[in-house]
Amino acid sequence: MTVRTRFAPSPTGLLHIGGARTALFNYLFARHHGGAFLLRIEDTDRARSTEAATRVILEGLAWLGLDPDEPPLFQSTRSARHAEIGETLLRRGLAYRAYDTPEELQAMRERAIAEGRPPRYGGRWRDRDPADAPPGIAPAIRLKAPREGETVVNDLVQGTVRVANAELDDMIILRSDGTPTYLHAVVVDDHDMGITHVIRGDDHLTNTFRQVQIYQAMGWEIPAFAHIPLIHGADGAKLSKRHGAVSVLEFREQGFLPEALCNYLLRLGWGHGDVEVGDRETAIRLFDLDGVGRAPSRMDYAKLIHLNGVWLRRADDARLTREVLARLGLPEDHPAAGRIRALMPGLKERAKTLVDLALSAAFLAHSPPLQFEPKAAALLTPENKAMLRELSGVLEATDFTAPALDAALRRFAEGHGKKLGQVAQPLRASLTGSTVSPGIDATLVALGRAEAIARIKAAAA
RNA sequence: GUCCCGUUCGUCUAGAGGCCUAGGACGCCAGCCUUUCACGUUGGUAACACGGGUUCGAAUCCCGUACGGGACGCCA
Repeated sequence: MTVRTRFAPSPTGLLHIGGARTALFNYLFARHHGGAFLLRIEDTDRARSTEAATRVILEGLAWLGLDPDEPPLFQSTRSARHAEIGETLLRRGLAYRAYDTPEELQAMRERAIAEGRPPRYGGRWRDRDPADAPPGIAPAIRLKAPREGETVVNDLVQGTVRVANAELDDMIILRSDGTPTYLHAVVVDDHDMGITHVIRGDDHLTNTFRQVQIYQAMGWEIPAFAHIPLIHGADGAKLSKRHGAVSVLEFREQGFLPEALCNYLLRLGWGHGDVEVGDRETAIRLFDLDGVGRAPSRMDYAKLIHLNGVWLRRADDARLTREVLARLGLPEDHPAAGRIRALMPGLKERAKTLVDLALSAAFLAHSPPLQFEPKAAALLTPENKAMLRELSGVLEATDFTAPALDAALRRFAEGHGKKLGQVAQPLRASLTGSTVSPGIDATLVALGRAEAIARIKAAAA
């Protein structure tokens, strides 16, 4: 059997970190087993679904490198099929028409709660003569669910979970307007798509019992289920739209690399010995459901940031140069591009995010006179300016290679009875306008002789 | 309220009855490295929710309690 998984978001909000992780786990599981990863957009709630939200999901998945193996299926295109299955169930006597109005149901629920009973539908149309049907009321179709026994879910993460059928009621599968409810549409679509493993958030676990009843009524093979625990915000509460559920695209804005976010998400709720950092290939090789924990986990930005630093340092210099130019609003052929590229090994060592990286590279694109940070300005004392003027003469005559510059600076410092830092820091200030930068020799090389000396002279004037 | 699930350092986790004096990672603290800042590196801080069992032996198995989460819609 070929494994087929799917990610099935509803385009009513945004692709947040929890959804992204669900998608990642589905993707990794499918890849690990040589199967296919599919995408289904659950847009049956036309009132709340938006095209913009669908685009955000697609874009977020693409950015994370979680492209589905087949074109996405839009659930709204399948209503005829959903209705057909509903009719089949009706014909087979496994479903029935219920003529309760939403208002009546609401009232029944409220009464049940008030009387301390669980708010379940009593099934008053279950065995009633259709001739009793009140005129003018379009019926909803309800599943005639078993009332005895229990329904069991063998969950790959949660283990065997069982519930007495008496706890469940006759769910609506087709609304009075003929459209399918979520529970019904999911089952029909998963079946038709040949989904073998349903990997989704923990919040669907109790829904699964009802879905299983539909599979059983249709005599369909039940897929394997894996309910992964939810991700909570830093305070332990469920992620929601108004509670820290930021779109993955915002992480992109904040300068995170997709590989870092995936790495972080992988480790959130999944473990494999002491493995912490791994690329996509490693993740595919190691990932399986038995490594998924059962307790919800919290989002930890500090660790994400650390991981991003790790991946930044591993990232290709040319790619990072493009990212930095884009963030600085500069064209790729900007004169500073070469300098940024040249200094990238030193720059990326010091950055945690692309935002930091762009900030630290910005000085390379400026031209003198520079803006000096207060600490940098403080280093440009009259004495240091005199020293820099003298130093610029030395640099005029030095090979612009890191080893030669390093040697020249050491010689210069020694000749003046100064420690290297006493020379390097004022020099750094004059070149960058800051007290922080990659190694001074590498910085000089990246700027090139003419630019470096122009900056020193401008700062020392 | 009813049902379902969970609980190891602050956080993410390792742990499948003796290998646990409970390991790793992030964070935090201190040292080293050093031209700044980082990186790197060395060390430190810090946890089996609680109570009962079972067993020669329990973080691991069972029961209960507490706490947390989820689900109970003609939403998805």
